[in-house]
Amino acid sequence: MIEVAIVEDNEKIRSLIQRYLDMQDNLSCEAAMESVEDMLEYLKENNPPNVMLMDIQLPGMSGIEGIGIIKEKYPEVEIIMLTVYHDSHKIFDSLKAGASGYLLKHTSLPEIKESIENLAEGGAPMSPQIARKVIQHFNDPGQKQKKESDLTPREQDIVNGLVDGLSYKLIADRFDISIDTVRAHIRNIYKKLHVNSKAEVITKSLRGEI
Amino acid sequence: MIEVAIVEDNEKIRSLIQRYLDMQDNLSCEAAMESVEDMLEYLKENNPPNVMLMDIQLPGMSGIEGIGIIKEKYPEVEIIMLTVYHDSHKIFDSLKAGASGYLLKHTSLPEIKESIENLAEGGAPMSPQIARKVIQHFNDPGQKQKKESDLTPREQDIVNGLVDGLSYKLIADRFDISIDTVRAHIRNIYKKLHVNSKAEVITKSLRGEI
DNA sequence: TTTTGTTTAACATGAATATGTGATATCCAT
DNA sequence: ATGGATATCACATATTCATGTTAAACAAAA
Repeated sequence: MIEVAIVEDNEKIRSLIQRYLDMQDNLSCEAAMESVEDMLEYLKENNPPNVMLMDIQLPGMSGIEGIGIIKEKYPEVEIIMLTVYHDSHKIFDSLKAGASGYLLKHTSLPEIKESIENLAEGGAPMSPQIARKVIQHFNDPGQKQKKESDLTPREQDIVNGLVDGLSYKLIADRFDISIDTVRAHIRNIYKKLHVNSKAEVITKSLRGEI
Repeated sequence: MIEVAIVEDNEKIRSLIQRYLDMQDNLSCEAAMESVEDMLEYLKENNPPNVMLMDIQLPGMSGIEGIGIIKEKYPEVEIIMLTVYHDSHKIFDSLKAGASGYLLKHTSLPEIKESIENLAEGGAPMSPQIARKVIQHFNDPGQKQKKESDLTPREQDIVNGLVDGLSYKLIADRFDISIDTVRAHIRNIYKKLHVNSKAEVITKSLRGEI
């Protein structure tokens, strides 16, 4: 039996979801509060649920602030955001704060049920549009990496060695070449990148400018 | 009608998926190749598909390398990875390279169909376990930031100087202190971070481990 | 009040780095 | 087949870095 709790200020939505979930035979939903503050009050007297559905726009503390506090006191609670907001900042702030899923409010009741089960099985429920934004977060910086970098594969190897904090000697050992060869490559790398120190190469590399 | 292409080296899996997708009335699947090289050859003579299913382990070029090349030549193609690998590096490398979705190979044929439709509607198909790892990527760094840095403000100044690629002399000039003071700070920084080179400090700093 | 931590500073020395000059072999493309 | 880029290696040298030792002034903590 999965215990579910709800934090949602709209009374109609809250009781609708609560009644639907509670009538499922593998779920129970006892706690349905209208604010994070009320939920914290409730949790002082009761056992924490397995899963918590959380709105963002709430009276008092916001749902995003709530995530941090709930997760700190009850780290085992899995939190799913259930909200109308689909802007990147709210999504990423929620995930960084510790949310395990993010659903948009037009999600149907059976889909919410499915998401809760999904979470219990080690998944991470997300509305498709949300998943798209999360993935775009990886795509965009990826394009910058391609633009530049005239570095040859071998030169990139050497750069990786530098980033790993290796000395010329250790880089030479890693690739089984002489230290003078390492020097030669580094000369060329410096020329291509218009720099003249290890430090600048490492910084450029880790900032994705190579 | 959504045009789908497949790159998968296992002949059985490939033709099974191709036949299933091609029999759907809203999908067509003409191209099913066993390598990225073959697919590139095919695309010279034919129009690019809307969606491409791509394995990672392939003869010749890997699927992850393939993403970059395909997306560069045909940016409008949406690529879904379909693979047995669920390790974080492969997932993130794929997404960074430009993949729009990531499914594990145990995904059923109807679910693959659903994922393709999902993608056409602006979603991002992901197996639940994959979504979980992607979300954890946001969770973990948030916790590390809390631990952070026993470095004093002055020491952090020095670290910033190193990241900017300055020599000890230039750092001394920037903060109007002697070069021996810079040395002293750096000694303490090395001790606190358990490192013994500029390179490691820069790498740690830019990776957010300070 | 004694200890601990931060910031400042000097002197010394071996190790690592930056840079110049030159060379050979391979592969790819014009 | 000739030139260009890549990858390899050598020798030389000036600069920068890493590290040890020592120590003063000051502030915060025990």
